[in-house]
Amino acid sequence: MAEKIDLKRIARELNLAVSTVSRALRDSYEISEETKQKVFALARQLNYEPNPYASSLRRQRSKTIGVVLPELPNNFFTHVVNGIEWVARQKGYHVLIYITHEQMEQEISLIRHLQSGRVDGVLASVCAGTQDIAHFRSLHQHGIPLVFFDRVCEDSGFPTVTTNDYEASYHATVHLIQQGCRHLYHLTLPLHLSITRKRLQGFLDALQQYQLPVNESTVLIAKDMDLFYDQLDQLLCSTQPPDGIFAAVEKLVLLVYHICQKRHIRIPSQLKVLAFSNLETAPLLAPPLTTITQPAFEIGKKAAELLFRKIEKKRDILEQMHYVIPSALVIRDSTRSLGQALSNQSAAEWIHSA
Amino acid sequence: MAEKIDLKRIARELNLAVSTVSRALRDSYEISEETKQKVFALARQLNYEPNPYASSLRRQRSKTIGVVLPELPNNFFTHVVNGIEWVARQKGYHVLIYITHEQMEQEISLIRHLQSGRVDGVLASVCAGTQDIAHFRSLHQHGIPLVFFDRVCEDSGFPTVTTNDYEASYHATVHLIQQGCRHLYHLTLPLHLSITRKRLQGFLDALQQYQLPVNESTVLIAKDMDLFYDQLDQLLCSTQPPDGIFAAVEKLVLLVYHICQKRHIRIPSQLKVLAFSNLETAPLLAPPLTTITQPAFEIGKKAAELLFRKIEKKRDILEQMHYVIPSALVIRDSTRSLGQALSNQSAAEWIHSA
DNA sequence: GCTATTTACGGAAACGATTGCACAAAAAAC
DNA sequence: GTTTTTTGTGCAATCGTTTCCGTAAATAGC
Repeated sequence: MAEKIDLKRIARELNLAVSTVSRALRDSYEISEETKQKVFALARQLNYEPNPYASSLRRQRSKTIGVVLPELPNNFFTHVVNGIEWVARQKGYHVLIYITHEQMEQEISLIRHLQSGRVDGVLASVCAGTQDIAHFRSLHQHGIPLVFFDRVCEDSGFPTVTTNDYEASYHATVHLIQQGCRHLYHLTLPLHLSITRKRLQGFLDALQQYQLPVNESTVLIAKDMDLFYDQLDQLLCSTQPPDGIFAAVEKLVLLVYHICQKRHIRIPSQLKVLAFSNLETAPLLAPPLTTITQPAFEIGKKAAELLFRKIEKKRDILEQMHYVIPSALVIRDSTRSLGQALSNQSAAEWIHSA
Repeated sequence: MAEKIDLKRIARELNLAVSTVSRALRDSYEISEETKQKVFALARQLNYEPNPYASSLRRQRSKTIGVVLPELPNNFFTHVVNGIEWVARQKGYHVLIYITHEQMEQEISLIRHLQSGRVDGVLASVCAGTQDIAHFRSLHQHGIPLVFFDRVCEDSGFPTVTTNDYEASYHATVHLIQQGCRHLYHLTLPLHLSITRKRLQGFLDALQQYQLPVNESTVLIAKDMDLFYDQLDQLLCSTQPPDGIFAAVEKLVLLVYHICQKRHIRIPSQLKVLAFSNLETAPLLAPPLTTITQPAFEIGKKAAELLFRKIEKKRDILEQMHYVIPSALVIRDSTRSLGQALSNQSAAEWIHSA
């Protein structure tokens, strides 16, 4: 175990005071060029790394941000975290990651803990169940900036970075209708989340616009996954099956594909499907899946940039508080109508040998 | 901005010494039950959270671990991180995440920084280019435990958690051969990595076992992705195209699928394909992809557990240092031979309309 | 050449929690 | 009832950096 290398050690070695060494390393104007050089040289030679905890304690800032999200193995969130990490690296910040696994108690205790000063700011995407936001308020009262992304708390006064959920949803639904769908279903998560509500609203408004019927079974809300699978299975095998499905989140559309594969339901001839999704394999699926692709990396990047602005100069109330980065509707075979020529790129409908 | 809540504040309020409050909160046996209760009550009421930096400074441990990995948007690594976070949470540890983006300089400077004491231990999966491991040695000399996972440095003396790369690779190759492949190619990343070497070796040994020819073009190494795409495109369109492809990493097999889709090359009739991959959509691809599925979550979990053992009692040299968690070969349509009945689950070959 | 200012550095007090030691008061021992 | 032990608490040093002040020497001002 190598001997500890701290400022005291460097100071002793060079016959300087600790304070002088500290200043030299921070390149203070008060220190002569000559001394600085000596200090730099020795610090480098000894491989000196300042103790971040001492520094954070003294300066009351940690050069660390916290990222709180509901799940990690998810193509959207991983790209968001990638964007966040990218910005944080540029800024010399560290990134603590916390996964709530959609459990609100975890979210609450986490956020409560983060008011300790461990982080200089927080980026969060809330649990599907989160309704009360007292814990976020508390964080704010402790002077720790917070930016929501994707799953935001609206009207909470915190800055948000989202995609254009409503519009994207509306246009995607119109696309489904234009492809001939008349019996549309909407698969989504609990409607506490603003994104699920907005996506649903876009969907419903499109239906209304085209005077398509809506009844209480049009919207299927996934609470328990296993249960939802069975429910979906029944729906797709019923005597009045849907001819179009809109999945508000990625993992729900995969269930649809699994069931269709198992039940030999043909996409898109029997059923057209699209989803909010960042699956990189969307074009390679059977059949290629039409997606509303969210700008995940950019959302992460923008959210982090916003957070750093808040961290660096606490007072910019006048800034635009709600950023919206548009998604792209990428049309692939899963929503092509029969009459329509199949795309060159993804050429065939999925034909079953049954 | 709420007034700061620290031990001093609680002490003052209760007419106690700071040290007493500190001990009470840590439930020390030296403090009377009565005092403890009073302290607990007030701490809860004031929403007290101890300053982690003060605590870390004093106790010389941070309750934080660092995770260093080459990329995040990757189904393998996200599940690993999930496993790590899961264990860390149980242990009350925090997780700092660092992405090297396959850049060795980043890895080096990162690891160098981490010897500052910011973390109590490090979990790492190295860059494709990493050969010199001086930075990891340096970390070790500073008394910070390190565990490698997946992309490990062999013979470095550090504990490792991997999958059975060689055997899995060997058996998968045998499977390809048994399905009738005779012109096999191996797609991989630079061979500095132990995993790429082992996977290649398993592949080559299987070929040798079955007396299939190997020449210098049998192994394609991806350095630059765009370049590699073109190279692969040429290979697949050549007059002597392969009839079997083994991709050592997930992202390379996706290139194969893209090219086959574009060039109307039929899988599996013209070309059989398999890969090390944790794609959740593997069964839904066109056609469903045969994968060697790594136990990603378990690898993360085991690596974290190992690290915590090292952190908690520094001296357990006698422990098993190299854990191997086996992968599973999941056979799907992308490697079925023509004569063979197609599976019920994923029933059809991908038929092009060209 | 004497004061006024700058330059370059040292001393010491923070930051907030932990912990070794000291020490009253209470309990136990004899 | 005195001595010893136990119990409960306070004091102060400590972790390693940062930063407010203070100050000697060097330079400038006139």
